[in-house]
Amino acid sequence: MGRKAGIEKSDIAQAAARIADRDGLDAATLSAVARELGIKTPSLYNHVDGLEGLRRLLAIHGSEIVLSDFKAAVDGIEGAEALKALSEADREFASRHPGLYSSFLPAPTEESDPELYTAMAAPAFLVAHVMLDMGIPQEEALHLVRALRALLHGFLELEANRGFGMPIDIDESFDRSVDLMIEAITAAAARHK
Amino acid sequence: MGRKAGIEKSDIAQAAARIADRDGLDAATLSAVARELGIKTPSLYNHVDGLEGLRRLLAIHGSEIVLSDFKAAVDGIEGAEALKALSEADREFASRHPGLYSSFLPAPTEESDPELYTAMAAPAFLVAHVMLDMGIPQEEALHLVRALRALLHGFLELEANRGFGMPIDIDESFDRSVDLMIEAITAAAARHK
DNA sequence: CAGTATGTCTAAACCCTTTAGTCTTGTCAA
DNA sequence: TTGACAAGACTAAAGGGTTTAGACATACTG
Repeated sequence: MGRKAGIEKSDIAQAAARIADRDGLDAATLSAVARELGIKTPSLYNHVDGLEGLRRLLAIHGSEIVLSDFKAAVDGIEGAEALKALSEADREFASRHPGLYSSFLPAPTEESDPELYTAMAAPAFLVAHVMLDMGIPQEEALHLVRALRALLHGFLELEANRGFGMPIDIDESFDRSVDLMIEAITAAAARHK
Repeated sequence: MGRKAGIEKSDIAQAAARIADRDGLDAATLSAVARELGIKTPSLYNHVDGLEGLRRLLAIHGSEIVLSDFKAAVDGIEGAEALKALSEADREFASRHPGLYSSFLPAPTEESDPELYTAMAAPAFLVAHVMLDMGIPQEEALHLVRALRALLHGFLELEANRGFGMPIDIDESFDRSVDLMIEAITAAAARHK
């Protein structure tokens, strides 16, 4: 056999994403991806640095989608409305791409993997930007970005993993939780007007 | 060889917890646990239903610790103060037992595994109880429990996985995020006085 | 004291990851 | 045109984890 299959890195990312979103991140093994692509497992090592490299590829792929979703979500709006749109876009992404969403943790540090770090930080920067535009001072904005991210991440992960036992409407819980956080952020902005 | 080792389920839970908290949940394999206990891997199947059973054991073990930590945290206090104490106890647990903390997801449903479900729901019920005692009507309390749980879970998981890139004080972010949420909960309580 | 249940073990299959080395094929320069 | 090289596939094989099956020793129980 020669080099006929012609696999590209993007083919690998897409196949892995398909598997991860369908069967869970753990199902996106090197052998499953190779099977999906019609090649043998060791051949993947010509494109990707082992299992860890595959996870990295997934995280980058996912971050790109999130960033473009976020950009579309805030297009033309700002302030509290933009934050709500970002929150909903985040939930939409997590629900459409559960496998990619799980690939975001553990996160790299800026030193351990600058490329991946940058790709993953971009959506967070976008959120921070909205808050800065609301007039919130930088340091406070960073704390508030963390609060919002934590709320969103926790909610989405609990939702995805059946962490919420009670039989009441989850959509409403999400709306209320997010609104509550956004109101607090709006109040912080007003305090600095 | 006969039956001399005399392994108990609690020995397995403790060994697995030690490994998971030290080297991560994924390191708590059947073979690592068997090694730690001085027996062979297949012998574990006499006590535990495979890898999944081991995870289940960890989650129950962790839930029991969380519940007792939570009970100690709220002892003698109530209202906003109790919520703050619970939040700090949660963070303390996650930092002391990162492996056990990760074992909580994915969560079972009440039908799929009633025993584990009950064990894991107990700490959440305790939080709900504090809110009900504050005078918040049941349905709203359930939404607010979700909001607080989401915030805490998201924060702790992001913190544990280096998800927060920015170089500002994480303790302060935690305090602010939690206070912000508790203020909203207090306001909801006041609305129903 | 005999029989049974318990709990350990060994053996073996299966799957996934990873390394090493082979071989085919496309490309590019002489 | 052709020969060398690089890319990218492959096979072979090792190593580790999970899991089942079956053997065997030890402790209880009547």
